[in-house]
Amino acid sequence: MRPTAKDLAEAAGLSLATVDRVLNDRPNVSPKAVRKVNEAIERIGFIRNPAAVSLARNKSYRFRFVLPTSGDLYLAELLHRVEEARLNMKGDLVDLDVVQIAIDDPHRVAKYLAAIDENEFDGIAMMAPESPQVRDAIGRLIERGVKFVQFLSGQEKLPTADFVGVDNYAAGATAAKIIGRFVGQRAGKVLIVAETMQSLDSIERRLGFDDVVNSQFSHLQCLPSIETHGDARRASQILQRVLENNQEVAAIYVLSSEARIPLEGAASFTDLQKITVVVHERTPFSERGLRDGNIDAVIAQDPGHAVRSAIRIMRARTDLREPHAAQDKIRIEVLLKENL
Amino acid sequence: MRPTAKDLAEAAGLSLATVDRVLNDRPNVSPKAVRKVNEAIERIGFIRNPAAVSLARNKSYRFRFVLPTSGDLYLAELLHRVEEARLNMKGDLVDLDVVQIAIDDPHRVAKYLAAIDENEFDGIAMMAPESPQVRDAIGRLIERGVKFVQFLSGQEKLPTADFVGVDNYAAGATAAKIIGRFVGQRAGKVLIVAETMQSLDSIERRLGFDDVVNSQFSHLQCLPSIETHGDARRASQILQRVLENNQEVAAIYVLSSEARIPLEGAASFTDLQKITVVVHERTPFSERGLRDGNIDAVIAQDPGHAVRSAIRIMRARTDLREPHAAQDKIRIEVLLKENL
DNA sequence: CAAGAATTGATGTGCGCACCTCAAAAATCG
DNA sequence: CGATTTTTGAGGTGCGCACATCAATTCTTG
Repeated sequence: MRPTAKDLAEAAGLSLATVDRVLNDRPNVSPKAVRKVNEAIERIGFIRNPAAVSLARNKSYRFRFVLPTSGDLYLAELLHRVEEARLNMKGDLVDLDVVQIAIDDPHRVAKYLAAIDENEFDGIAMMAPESPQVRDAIGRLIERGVKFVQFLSGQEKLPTADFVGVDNYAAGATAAKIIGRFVGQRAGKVLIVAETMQSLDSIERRLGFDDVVNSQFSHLQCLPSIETHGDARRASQILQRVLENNQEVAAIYVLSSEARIPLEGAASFTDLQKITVVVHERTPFSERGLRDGNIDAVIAQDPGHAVRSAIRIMRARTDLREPHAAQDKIRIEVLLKENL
Repeated sequence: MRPTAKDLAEAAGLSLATVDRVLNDRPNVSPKAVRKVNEAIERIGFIRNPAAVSLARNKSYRFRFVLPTSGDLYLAELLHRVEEARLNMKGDLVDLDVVQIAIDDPHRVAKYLAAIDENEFDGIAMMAPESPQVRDAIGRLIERGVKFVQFLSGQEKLPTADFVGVDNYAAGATAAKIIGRFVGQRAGKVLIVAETMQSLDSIERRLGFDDVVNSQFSHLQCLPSIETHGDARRASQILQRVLENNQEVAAIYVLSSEARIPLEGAASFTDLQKITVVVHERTPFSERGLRDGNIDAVIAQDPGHAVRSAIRIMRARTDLREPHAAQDKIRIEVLLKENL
């Protein structure tokens, strides 16, 4: 039989009450008692029964995901995964919650964070926009005891908050490697499209992309980034101009999560099948593109995994445990038609 | 507050005892009572508190992983992951266990399975070799109530057992796509090396590989599979012969999990940097190969994920629940130097 | 050394459920 | 109809722990 707290008390030569004090960091315990208990824990291999702990505490975890209001297919996918997780975790005393706010307005975001009641939530996972205001607001939220996860995006990493998501520099580098190897020896230009280059994510991806192209595929020439700002008409116009001025486009790299608008635009003026196309994130659109041959590769981070990982991290932090680094790292996936 | 079983009883207009009978499938319950309880469950949104269930049942899950004795780096990785999981799950009432047996002897494997005491284990996860004997032994084990997971390998899928691992046909196809696109337009031969072609895994990968090469990259010519049988000297000799007879080898595909022996052999007779090399599974060797440029891509399935997935499935089955398909599917990962 | 402070012990309660027993009520049957 | 059989109810116990209370013991410190 597994040793219980009672066994532990006996092994430590102390009473159950003192053992309880040590186990739960209660006040009025002598250092000597702490030592004795810890030693006994090691000796008899005591592990708290998490089921009993959970039952006795009888409190549930309250977490909130804060996502943007604007977005397209990937956002829909994310919302879907959060909802899925919500239902799955309902039984495990995890109460999930999603709100969507205009994430590109740092002022409003900061205000939103300031208004969060620390007694209402144990943890917040958020796609945080880049801004000193927001960073400070996050800092204050953390000081009020709310666990914070930077979700998929945002900020030069805060040392006090956890981050869930991929290394965007590496993601960009991976895209570049694929484009370079797929295009082959022949020279050509690479068209790079983003929703916006304002975000740190885009900048990092572009950086990783350029570094690999310059060092390994210098026969390719990267064109300046095109920004769509989520506007289909505008995107289409710009793309037309650029594609007409550059006949030798050998590849297109869409570095934002939403590839539909730029690619549907580009498809009107060029044959995507003939050029190498790499985009980010798995969505119904990018999946179809892979199957059709319009997209050659997708660089993805599994949104379901990301959501679960964020939850695990918030739960661990709430319990004052360390998260399991390995399991919670998000991989940069490379999707081809063959391994969908 | 979350509704408890007591609330449920009240809502159903029955006693706690009857509700308990329904919830736990005990005998002597009228169909009417079952209906009333289920209706009430829907109505008030009752969810059993898993912590309380676990505490009250107070039984732990006993699972065993059965792995091969022979292997190299990937096997070591697997063992490491199982051990890691063992420590991590210890707290969650999961008792793990690993044994290694000579997996290529179907007779011994069948005998081993027959000797397993169904009172000693709730679930077995095994890399099962291909054989009618073994298949029957698995079937009998399942009939005795032991949950069985086909782990990473083996058997035309049994309908009564779960499978954890990748689709090997797709994995082979993915390798072919990468090799085809990386090699480019120029014609050449593809050297294919396996530990053995006896296993279903190897056959399926080869099949997927050939299909993609034939349909999309017909300028490439696949050479007959070379089998190493884990013997370095022998592998080296065969490789030397084949490489001397075929100057135009443009790519090498190692389709077994262990790439070290064949690649170290091939490296003596050819410059791996100049040809496209694709192997399976992430190991210290294949990682180094990627960094050095000796390997261009690794097709991998995350062993840690596989282990956790197998455990989740066995646990769900033991509780008579359905596993969460999405989370437990193992992805075919494509690793490049850039996304390690 | 006495008074106060810090530490420890003994004991009880409750978390939500599984599992058991015994009696009561209801349905079935000859 | 009475005699079974089936179904329900009432109640208790325990799982391992958190948390609270109050008394008893030890340690400080002036």
